[in-house]
Amino acid sequence: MRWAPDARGRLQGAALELFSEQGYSATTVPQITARAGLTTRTFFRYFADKREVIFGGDEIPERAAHLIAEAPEELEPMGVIRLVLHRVATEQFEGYRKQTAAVRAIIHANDSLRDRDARKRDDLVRAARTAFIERGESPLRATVVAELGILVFQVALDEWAIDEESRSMTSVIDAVMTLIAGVSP
Amino acid sequence: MRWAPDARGRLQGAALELFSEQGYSATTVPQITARAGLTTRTFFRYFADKREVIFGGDEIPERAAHLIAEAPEELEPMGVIRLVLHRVATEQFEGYRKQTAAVRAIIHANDSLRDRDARKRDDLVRAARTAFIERGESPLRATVVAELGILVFQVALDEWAIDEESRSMTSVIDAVMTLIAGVSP
DNA sequence: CAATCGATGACATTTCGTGTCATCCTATAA
DNA sequence: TTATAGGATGACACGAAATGTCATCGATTG
Repeated sequence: MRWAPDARGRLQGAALELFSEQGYSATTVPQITARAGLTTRTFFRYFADKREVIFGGDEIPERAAHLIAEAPEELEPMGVIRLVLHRVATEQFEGYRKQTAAVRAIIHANDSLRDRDARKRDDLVRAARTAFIERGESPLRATVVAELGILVFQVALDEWAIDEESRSMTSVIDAVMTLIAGVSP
Repeated sequence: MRWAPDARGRLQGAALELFSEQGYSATTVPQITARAGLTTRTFFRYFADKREVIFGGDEIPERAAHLIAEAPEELEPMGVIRLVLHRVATEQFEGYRKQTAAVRAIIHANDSLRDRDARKRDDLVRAARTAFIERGESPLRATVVAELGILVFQVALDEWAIDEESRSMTSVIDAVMTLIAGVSP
């Protein structure tokens, strides 16, 4: 069966299955690769470690940075945030609420995955910060704006994922931004 | 040399020495325990894993939650945040800028430690969120306020740690809060 | 059909982290 | 002073994570 297509995708699929069947920590890499018809060594060629298999790639930080750079120059930072988050939500998440909720549940149930998830958030902050600096913001201001933007994204994502009424993610984003504006003064 | 005092402290000291001498990932647990005069097994009795040795304990989330609960009832959420952060800064950090900067540098230089550091931040958010819910805030509002508070703390901590002019951490906190108020509308 | 090159397998190894039981130290009381 | 209970440490084994190295397979190209 060598050379069957999409090794990476098969590994991700097998891993998600096993994680929801047995839990994350009870699942070993050899189990994953056995189900995918590959070897342990091959797993670590596609993913730096066992945690990475549950997170996508680095598309989101790249996409976010690109969208920040492309946003209209005259827009205020928080306007940029709103614009970018709406687009990311629409492109990457809207329509995948159930799957997103399932993955979020696996992550929240395991400390090791919470570690990694939290760093992914920080990676996103860094990418956004760099993009805002290139828009001419001062470093500290860029840090704050980037942190605020990813705060909105993260809170809205988890809120939307567990929401039974199926609000759109964009409306949840707006709700969170309104809340921030209300408490910040 | 069995029963020499402060095994935990000796392990932390030996670990920090070795991390700054050789880097974090090049340092093995047996090396740490050899320098501390203990065994590998004992290391893992004090610390859940190799990363934990560089982070304190859980005092800060507990202290923060306690301070939030004790804050005057009539205070607005962001007023509570300011009050609590000023006290934590004064009690736990002021006067230890160099040591803090050294530890932050080790953390920022290693992905595995960045993972853990990011989750520690999330633990702090959760503790603060619970405390705000007990003050009567709605869950979503509590989430946003807690996230904002820890955002201020984290940004101010890293900014203060690398600041050569030795501003007080409380003044950095105020500066960050002012910045947020300025961009959020 | 042969040569080439990337992807995978096979194997060995190091380190992390945990379970288990024996052994040592300290404290408390007789 | 001695006995003993209980917590802390050592000793040992082991599974799983992660990585290095080299062989081997298969598709592509000419």
